[in-house]
Amino acid sequence: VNWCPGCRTSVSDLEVIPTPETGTLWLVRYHLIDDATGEPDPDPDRSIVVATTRPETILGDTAVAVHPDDERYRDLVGRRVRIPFVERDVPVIADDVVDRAFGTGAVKITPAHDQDDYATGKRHGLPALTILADDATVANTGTAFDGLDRYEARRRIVDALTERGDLVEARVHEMIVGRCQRSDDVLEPRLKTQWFIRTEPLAARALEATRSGRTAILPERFVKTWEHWLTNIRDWNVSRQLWWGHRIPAWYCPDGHVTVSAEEAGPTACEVCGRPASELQQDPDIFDSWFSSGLWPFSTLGWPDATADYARYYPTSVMETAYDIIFFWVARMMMLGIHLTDREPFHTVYLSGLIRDPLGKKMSKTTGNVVDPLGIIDESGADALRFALIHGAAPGQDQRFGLSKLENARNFANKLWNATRFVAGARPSTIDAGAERRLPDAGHLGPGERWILSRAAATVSAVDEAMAGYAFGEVTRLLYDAIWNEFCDWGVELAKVRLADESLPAEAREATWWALVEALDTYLRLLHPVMPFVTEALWAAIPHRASDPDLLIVARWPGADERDLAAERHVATLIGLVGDLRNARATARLPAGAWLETRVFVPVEFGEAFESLRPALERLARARPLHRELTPEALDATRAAGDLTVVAGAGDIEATIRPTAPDAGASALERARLERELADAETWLAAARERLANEAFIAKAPPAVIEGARAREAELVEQVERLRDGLAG
RNA sequence: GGGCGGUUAGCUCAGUUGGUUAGAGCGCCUCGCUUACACCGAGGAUGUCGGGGGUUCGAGUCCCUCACCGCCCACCA
Repeated sequence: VNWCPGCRTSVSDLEVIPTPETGTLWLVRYHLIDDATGEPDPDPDRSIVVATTRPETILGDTAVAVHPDDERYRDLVGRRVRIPFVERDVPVIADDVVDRAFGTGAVKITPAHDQDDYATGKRHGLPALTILADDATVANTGTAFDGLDRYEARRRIVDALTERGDLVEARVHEMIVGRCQRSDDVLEPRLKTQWFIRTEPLAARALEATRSGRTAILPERFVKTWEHWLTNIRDWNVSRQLWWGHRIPAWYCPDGHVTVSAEEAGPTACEVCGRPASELQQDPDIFDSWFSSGLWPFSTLGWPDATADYARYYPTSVMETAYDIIFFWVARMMMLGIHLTDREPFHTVYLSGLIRDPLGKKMSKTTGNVVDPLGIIDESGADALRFALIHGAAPGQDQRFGLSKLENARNFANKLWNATRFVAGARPSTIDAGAERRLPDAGHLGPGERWILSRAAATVSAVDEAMAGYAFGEVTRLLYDAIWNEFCDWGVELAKVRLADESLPAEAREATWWALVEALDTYLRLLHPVMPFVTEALWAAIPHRASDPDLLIVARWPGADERDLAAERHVATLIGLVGDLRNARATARLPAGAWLETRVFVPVEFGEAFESLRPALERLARARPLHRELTPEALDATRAAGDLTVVAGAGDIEATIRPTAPDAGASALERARLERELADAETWLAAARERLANEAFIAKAPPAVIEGARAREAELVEQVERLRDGLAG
């Protein structure tokens, strides 16, 4: 077993951290025994030189091994050498584990203190002599080194060998030493009587589960890691000499028989010799805590009792954890789960990456670069923390934890809070405060409301798809964009104007409000898994249906309703127009707050949406008075020198803005903007045409792609034409 | 010695099966206290997608190769 002298317990192979270190390789001469005298031959040439990095283990040597094909040592195999200090004669054996190229090609064999040597010893029937105590002091050697710490003993042994003239060389040596994951102590291989789990049969079933597809591992690349580990698995030492944990349920009788019992009180008698319980003693050791953790999926549900929770929730569904404990935990849950319940504990293993510090270093308690989640939660909220960790992270990919992500998430929560506050406060006076939730009256909805409802429905579908694909970063991105850039920036802004419009019938204002409530309700439901606290609180502030439960956490997941695609397209285009008008004004450095006379031509198909949204468009673009022309030519006719020209909606909308006090600087800036836009459009148009002129493209690309390219070309033609008109005017 | 990941805007990162002009947050520049929000609003700038080669009508995306950074596994005394 791997023994940690600091923790005074054994640890599993997984808890051994291979650590590079610059050490020393000592070459030590062992003298051959003269067959005639039975004493070591003092002639340095009648000897064999072994290499070791741990001279103290000389005291436990029980053989020297060479490679069977090694010409240098062929004659020495079968002879004996004397081990210094303990003055023990041991054989020279031949074994092909020996690497002829390493050191001198001769290896000292210490079966009790080296894994390889233990195996070699087994093959050759060598005794295994324990020469280290639990605290890593030398023991039981009968030499003056007994009682010394391993490193002190090492120094003295090197000195003594030098004195005897048997230290041939000391080389600087780059090597790997195993350290304890918990205490960082250098581990010592030792012989101990311990409980091991025979892992091969368990691993075979775990592998079968993933190979058959009954359990999927995501991202898929980790399957390779999984396969490699489970196919090369070694038996698992589960005994720990610690106090806190599941005690090993094995009892020993004075005759050394073992009785394993599932009874908490222990067995009533030794199952071999029948000695009574009073004479039995339970194993003082406990199980590896990862063994206990491996039982988690079912032990938490009451197993081995047939509880209702177990029946309902086992097998579980998705196991989410970071990839660094795929062996420690995931593999153990799978192996133990399948073995003990005959079912895979989960159908999907979703592996996330690790959270690193802002410099990209792995967070670790000893390095001290960990963040305290409780501190973060106090400052920014649990929801912000959750959102920040999920937003924009790819599965299995490490991420740095930075303040800016957290602040962004907190700001998002704040935005949502304020938007809900607005909606709750904007309730028309004709609706009672405690009114039960109603669907908006479709007959009284304006295009803006139809648009936001349509967008909410589209978001439901997109979120569903992302969830199904375990693309959680995509889920948060979709919701962030929908809530901030669509609902808040446009849905609420358009609705504000309508809600305040006294010229509209009360039914229209009510429908507008119910539409906002409907969309907001949808977003809160979708966002709840990511930001459970703030969504729960906000949901309580908006009207519910009679069929709704009291809490959002148990409310129904929204369904993707039918979408009004015409409203979606028309409103999106008009939103684009507002953006273009703002852009033109900003570029010409016109005062942002000024109301400017604006003329616009929109094709007939946009007419209804345009007229209905006119008050909102006026306000959002600071365009007043806002004239609508019925043809592009009419627009040209009213265009005065110094008017700004705006081409929007893929070229089919055109507008002019008349500055209150036109000046040469402004029109020059505006002209430069238009020229840049024209140059860009011409470049894209040329590229689009080149593409369509390519016969191979027409012949081989799918029809939908070709059609898209043609539509694109037509749009660009229109846009270029309008921009040229604008510049000419 | 095996295996895997990364290299995309100043920084931190998305980019699902190859398909219109490659995106976000932060930062930066210019405006704005418009009755939900200054933890805000409007507008803007910034990328030969690590290098090279190949496949394809078309490559950030597929293949080969090189470079650098990082991780995991591994019984060399």
